[in-house]
Order: sequence, then structure tokens, then C-alpha cells
Amino acid sequence: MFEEDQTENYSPLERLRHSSAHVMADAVQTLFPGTKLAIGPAIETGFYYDMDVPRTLTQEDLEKIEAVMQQIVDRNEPFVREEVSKADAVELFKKRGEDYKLEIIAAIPGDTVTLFKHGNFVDLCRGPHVEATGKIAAFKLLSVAGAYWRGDEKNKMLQRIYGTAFPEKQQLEAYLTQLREAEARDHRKLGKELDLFSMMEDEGPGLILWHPKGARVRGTIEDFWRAEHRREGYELVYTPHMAKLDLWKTSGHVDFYKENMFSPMEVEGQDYEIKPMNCPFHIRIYNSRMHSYRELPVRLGELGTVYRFERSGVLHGLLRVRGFTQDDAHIFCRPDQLQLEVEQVLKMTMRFLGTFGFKEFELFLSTRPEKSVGSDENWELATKALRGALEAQGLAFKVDPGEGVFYGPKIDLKIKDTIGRMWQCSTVQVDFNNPERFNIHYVAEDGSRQRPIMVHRALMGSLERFFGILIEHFAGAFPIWLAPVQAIFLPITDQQNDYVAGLVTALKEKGIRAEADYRKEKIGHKIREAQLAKIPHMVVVGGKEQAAGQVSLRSRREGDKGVMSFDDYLKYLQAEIETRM
RNA sequence: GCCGACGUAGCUCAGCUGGUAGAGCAACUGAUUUGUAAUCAGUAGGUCACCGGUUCGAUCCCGGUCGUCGGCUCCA
Repeated sequence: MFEEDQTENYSPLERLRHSSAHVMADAVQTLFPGTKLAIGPAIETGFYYDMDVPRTLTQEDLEKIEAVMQQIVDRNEPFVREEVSKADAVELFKKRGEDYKLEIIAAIPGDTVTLFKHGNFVDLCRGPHVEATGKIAAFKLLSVAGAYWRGDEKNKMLQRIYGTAFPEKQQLEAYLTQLREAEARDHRKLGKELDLFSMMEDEGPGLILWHPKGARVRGTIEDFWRAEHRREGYELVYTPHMAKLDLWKTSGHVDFYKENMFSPMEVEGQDYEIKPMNCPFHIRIYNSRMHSYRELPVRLGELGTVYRFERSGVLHGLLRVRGFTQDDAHIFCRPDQLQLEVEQVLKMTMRFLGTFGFKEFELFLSTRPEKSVGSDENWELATKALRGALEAQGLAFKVDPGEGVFYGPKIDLKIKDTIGRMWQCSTVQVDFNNPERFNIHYVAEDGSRQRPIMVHRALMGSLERFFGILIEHFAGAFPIWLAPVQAIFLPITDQQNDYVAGLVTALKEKGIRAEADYRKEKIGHKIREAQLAKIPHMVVVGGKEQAAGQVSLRSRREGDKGVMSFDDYLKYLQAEIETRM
């Protein structure tokens, strides 16, 4: 165990999991002599151990390791703590060939280190542990993966085994059920099943094709986004997908962001670059004319599509892609306006995300990193404004010291989805760098030229990523205001086709996404398919409904809602859409 | 990029130690006019990711490329 991973306040669960990691390491060394141990901490979902194993482990090996672990647990060997001199520890681990432990010992201050033993197994570790291996009642190994020694890609790649452990068998079962639940919600799986999007696997990894159904959802999100921004005093703009490389030299991206940019393309002897960011364009728009202090803040927003080079191994469905659309905006304001602007952004963000059912947030204030630009007083002023905005809104937040961007401090906001996972989408960043690089101004009350402060902000982050999160959040069952098909009409026989066609047309004219299933299938079949397509309203129409000018509503969530007149149904439907529930 | 696994029909997946491929669903055709989660019958559909090698013969073995997945590193 790695000394530095220990903390004073070690919970009983962490203690159990950390002990499980020891038992796993013991089992691996038993099965694969010559295995060298690196580090093996408890983590939020369980534990892992990084080790240098003589051969590559497979999924089947995990079962064997589990079996040996069970034997160690059954032997109920006590965990014994021992404090030894560093020299003794070095000798011990040298004899055992534990090269990584020797490296760790060398980095530990002081003269002594602690060891934890159970059976014949010894590990460098501060503990604490459970009393004996028998306390490990419910564990499971989950996966093997590569991991660099000390997390540095220049170092050797070790093998990491992930596992989890709980005090009770039911808790382990519950956790495994939750993993299966998360798998069932996987946006990549649902995206295919519901025909929402696809990737161009061969011709463009990390590039997304939005299919008609996905595009309908996106369109609805975009309409809502635009309406909210107009209401909040934003001007919406459009900017090109590329510009001369010079623009990104001015902005500093060539210096600071090069590894994420695609290679430039040459046009008539000039290098052009596909945009990785929207901000330089928005600055150009701001700077296209002189601004008075009176017209600030200027808020420019855009659903701007950017392209960033991401290493092939990191691409992941919609959550990590190479081309994506940011719901980007840049606010140019006076220093005295900064805090209020940030407050407005925070309020707007929470209202916007709340509409999608995200009601729980975690906020993080990131302060000045080691490598940064800008004066002390600017950092001071901006950090104070961000903190002041959080406090004025009565929002709880954590401080991430030194995690700010090089050009300014920021607030990140994470949302909690239906199954309790946290996702980072929104960000509010103060930027001292670009206003200077682009030399932008406003004219102050006294006629002098002053430098505005610039704020970058996004509510969703990227539409692709946000869509992926939404799919998982709703498990593909979008609320009716977002659903690609809001209502599907199901005629019982083709005698009702004309009547149904008239109703569908009436709904479409009101902007409702309605469709009909005219196939000559039994009603049970049509319902099953509509239900699997997660369509919120199934509207059954047979001879009786037709004769009475009625429809029979079946809700995706609540089942058969009974018959009603078409006019009543229309009102019901519109009300449900408007509440955005 | 790195470590490992994987890539078979539109989808989900079979295919033992090498003898040129199969199921269910979907699609298509016909019959069925059906009342709240699957009507029946038939038809068609695959250079087994791609390139090369070994072999009399490769979906299967070997090498390379591309991609996907689980992680590492990095991040919206």
C-alpha cells in the first residue's frame, strides 16, 4: 500500500476495501509467483491494486484469483501491524524483489515505516485494516486494465485489477445490480436501439451523425436554449468553422493548446485552422466597433461547433468526441459588473438544467494555478467576484486550489443524474488573457479606454456530451417535451386510417411531433413496439372512438388512461408538453 | 498514444482442436381487419473489418492496419 494514499479519516468501508486489496495481492502472488506490487488503494467504488505480473491476466484469471481470495478469507488470518526501521524494510522488500515498494520507501520521510501482514503476506502500508481476513464477507473482482506506474505514461505499464467489497452480501448484490442498470442505460446501446445517433466508425472516429430522432431532441434543446438566452439578454451569433492560423497565434491557442488542435491546412500559401474554440471569433465581433461603458455587459452566445484532436484511446460514445457543439457564450463586462454577471449565469444555469430534471448540483471554485498569466490584483478581483457570486446565491461549494485555467479562475458545476452519478457540464471562466492579446476596450465615463473583463461560460458544455448524459439520465425515455415522437396513433383496423390521418395532421399543424402506425398488425403488437420505442403517448383509435370523435390514450408510464374527446386530448397533450415534466 | 480484449447478415449473437457459415429479431412477399407489450406462412440477405503470410485449403493459425470496448494519461 502506498503511504501517501492513507488519510486520517479512513471510513470502515475504506478499511474493508483496502484490506480486500491486500488479500487480492496475496492471491495474485500465490497464483503468479514473481508478481511485484505497486499500489493498491480503496476507491469510491471499491479498490484496485496495480502490479507487475509475469504474464498478462485474462478475465478467467479473475475467477481463479477470487477463489484463492476466498481461501484466504476462510482462513481468517489476522492483520498485524508492525513498525520497522526503513533499513529493515528495505532489506525485506529487496529480498522479496519488490522494486516498486523500494521506490515508495525511498520517498517516505522519517526513519520508520509500517508494515501490515496477514499469513505469509507482507505489504508496506500505514493501514488501518480490518482485524482479520474473515471480515471480508462480500467481494468481487470486476476488471483488469493497464495502468502506468505512478500514473506517468513514460513509466512501465502495470496491470490493474479492479474489485469491490462490501460488509454485507446484499450490498454487493445491490451494487452489481446498479452496474447492470447503468449498462442498460448506456447511451451507446440506447442510441442504436432508439435510432438516435451513430458514429462514422471507419471514416471518422469521434465524429457523430445525428439521426432524425436524435436531431429532433437536439432541435428542441437548441430552441429552448435560444429562447432562454434571448430572455437573459444574450445576442446570438454565428461564426465560421475555420480561420487563418494567425487568429490562433494571437489568441495563444497555438502556444497553449496545440496538442488538441488538428493540423492546419494550406490554402493559397496560407495556413488555415479548423476551430478548437469559439472565443476568438466572439472577441472579433466585440472588437468590430467601439463600446461605451453604458452598453456593457455585452453577451455573445453561439451553439458553436468545434473540432479538437483527442487521442484515439480516449474517445467514448457521445461523452468524448472530436467534433462537438458547445453552447458557448462570452460576456464582456466592467470589473464592477463581474460578480452580478456570474450570479446571473449561475441562476440561469441551474434553472436551465433543472428543466431537464437535474436538481442536485455540486459547485467547485478553482483558484490560481502555478502556471498562469495576469496580475495578482486581477486574480484577486476575479476570484473574489466568483466567490462573492456563489455566496450571494447561497450556494455551497468546494474550493479546488490551483485548479483554475492559466488565464483565470473558474466555477465548475456538476449535476447528479437519476442513478446518482455526477457529471460536469457547466463552467464559468474568467479570462484575463484574451482581452489583452486582442487588445479590446470600452470607453469609460471619463473618456479613457479601459479593458473589459471577459467571461467564458457554457451551461451544457457540449451538446453531444449533454445528449449522452440525458439519454442515460432518462434511460432513453425522454419526457414528452423532448421526445422525438410525442404521440403515436394506433388505428385498430384500416377502417380508422382516414380519421387518424386527419388527427395526426391536426397535431402536426400545432407543432406536435405526432405519427401513426398504419401497419396491418394487431393492436398489441403496435403497442409493444411503441412502448419499446419509449413513445410517451400511444393513442388507440378503433371504430368506437371514430364514431364518437374520441381517442383512447395509453401513457408510456401509466398505461391505459381511457377514452376522451380529441379536443380534450389535445388540451391534455399541450399542457403536458408545456410543463416540461 | 499506451496495456488488454474484441470485430461473423440491418440488430443481438452461435460457429469444438483449419475443410469457403447458422439462429432469433428486423426487412420483403402473401394470408389474417385484429381492442391495450409479439398472428401465421414463405422469401431474400454475409468478399466472416481490411491487407499480407503459413497451408492443398483460413472466419478459425501468424503479422500488420483500421475501428470498438475496459482502463491509464488527458479532457467538454
